[in-house]
Amino acid sequence: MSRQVLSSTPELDTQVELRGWVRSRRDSKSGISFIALSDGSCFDTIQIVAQNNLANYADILRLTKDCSIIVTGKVVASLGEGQHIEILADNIKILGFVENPDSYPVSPKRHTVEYLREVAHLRPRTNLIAAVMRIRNTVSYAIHQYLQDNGFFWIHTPLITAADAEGAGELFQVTSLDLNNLPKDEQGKVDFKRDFFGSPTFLTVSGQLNAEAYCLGMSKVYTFGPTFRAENSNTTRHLAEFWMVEPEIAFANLMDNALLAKSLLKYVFKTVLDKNADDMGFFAQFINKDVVTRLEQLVNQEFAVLTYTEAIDFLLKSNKSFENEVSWGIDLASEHERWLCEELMQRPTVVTDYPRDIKAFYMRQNDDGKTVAAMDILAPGVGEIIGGAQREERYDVLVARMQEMDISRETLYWYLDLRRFGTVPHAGFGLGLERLISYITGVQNVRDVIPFPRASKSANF
RNA sequence: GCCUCAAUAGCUCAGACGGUUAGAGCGACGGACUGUUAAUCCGCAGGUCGUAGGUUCGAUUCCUACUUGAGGCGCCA
Repeated sequence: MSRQVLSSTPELDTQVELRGWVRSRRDSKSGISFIALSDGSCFDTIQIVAQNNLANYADILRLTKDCSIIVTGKVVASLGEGQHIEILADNIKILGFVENPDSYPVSPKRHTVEYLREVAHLRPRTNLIAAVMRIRNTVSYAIHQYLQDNGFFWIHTPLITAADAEGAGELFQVTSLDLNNLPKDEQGKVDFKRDFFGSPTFLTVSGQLNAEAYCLGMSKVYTFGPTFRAENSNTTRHLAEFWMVEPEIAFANLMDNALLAKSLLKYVFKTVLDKNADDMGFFAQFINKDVVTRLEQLVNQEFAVLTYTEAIDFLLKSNKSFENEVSWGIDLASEHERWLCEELMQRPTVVTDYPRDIKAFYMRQNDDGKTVAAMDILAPGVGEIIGGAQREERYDVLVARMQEMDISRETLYWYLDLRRFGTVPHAGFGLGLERLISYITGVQNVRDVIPFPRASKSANF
């Protein structure tokens, strides 16, 4: 609508109909009002010129921000400075006034993101949130496009699972039992045989294990959907419900995996720059002046790549005093990750080959006996946006590792089967959609880049 | 889960060593002016000072608890 009108430079004198919400109204006593109209389809508003010969001009003078209207009129060259065309209205139908403009929650002024979270149902009418969501749409579409163009199949892995996939993170339990009247077995414990699925079930924390099954049959697959973690994380980069992309490639090692991750990110960055230049310009003006230039650089520049062991060396030689002491074997703390990508490398940084003792059971053990073929990609200002690994494809090694880490081989028998029947080297990663969007837009809290955030103590709307 | 900070007008904040009428900006509303565009200028309205207790002659101000929000850490995407 307004995007079509604004981007296509339509013929002058074309008759158009536009529907949307009033962003602002300015009147001239000479009997003319200017309405900035938005339908959310693009950043720019379109200017409607309403003259006092309109039958309902008295009502038009009462229009305030976010009143909804349908305008019919003619595309004309603008006499003013800010735009090349405008719409000379010959009819403005008012669909809905705003009842109480003095206390309307998203009045035409700057609001904090914290406040906008409290009115999450109305924040799509702000420049900030609408721009974020247009970019979220572009990013999601670009991810699908890149993977589809490169031979990946989108696999819809289940959201309800019986197994705690990675042993990582608290799970949300799914049940249809009456919590006030739980059935008990002979030992007095809850009898999950009488639950809907006949066993305890949970919301998934990752589609990876299921994706591996399809990878080892269809070669290149990915999952893209919501995942859930019941961790009481109170930070700017955690959500209880978030979206994750998890590609999984067969006949591949860690370097193939890293290459895919980097190419995918570059494609997404380039697509956003091409498609959402106006939205990005807004973020550069109001959120972080570097967001556009850093994306442009990244499209052409290589990411930094270093091993965990090299990273530790850099940290030890940095002469910086960290709160958490650095030594080989520690899990990198946020401050370490931040220093590596923000100060040392000053760009997204791939860290590979972490100590085996701090990583998940399914990661492939390296020949040194100390490390696994894992990789994280760290983004300045956001931290880890990608975590991935080459998977352990050797049955015996995997079984031994599960034993060591006390992971149930009974519930994951099917995952082990994949190593018994035609196993192949394979690798994959998880990309946090919200963290990626946060990095692209400069919007610091992931709660502001998802339409309705779910976090601990917060599931409104 | 741990630590720190905050809560005063629709929003963002200031303020009172505890004492008559709690201030500003933005927004809203009214007016002036103008092919305007974060318009400009003038004016007006708008407050149970988060909730519950406590101390006190008196609490929005001090204390305690609670609630909510934010940031940092941990976990991770």
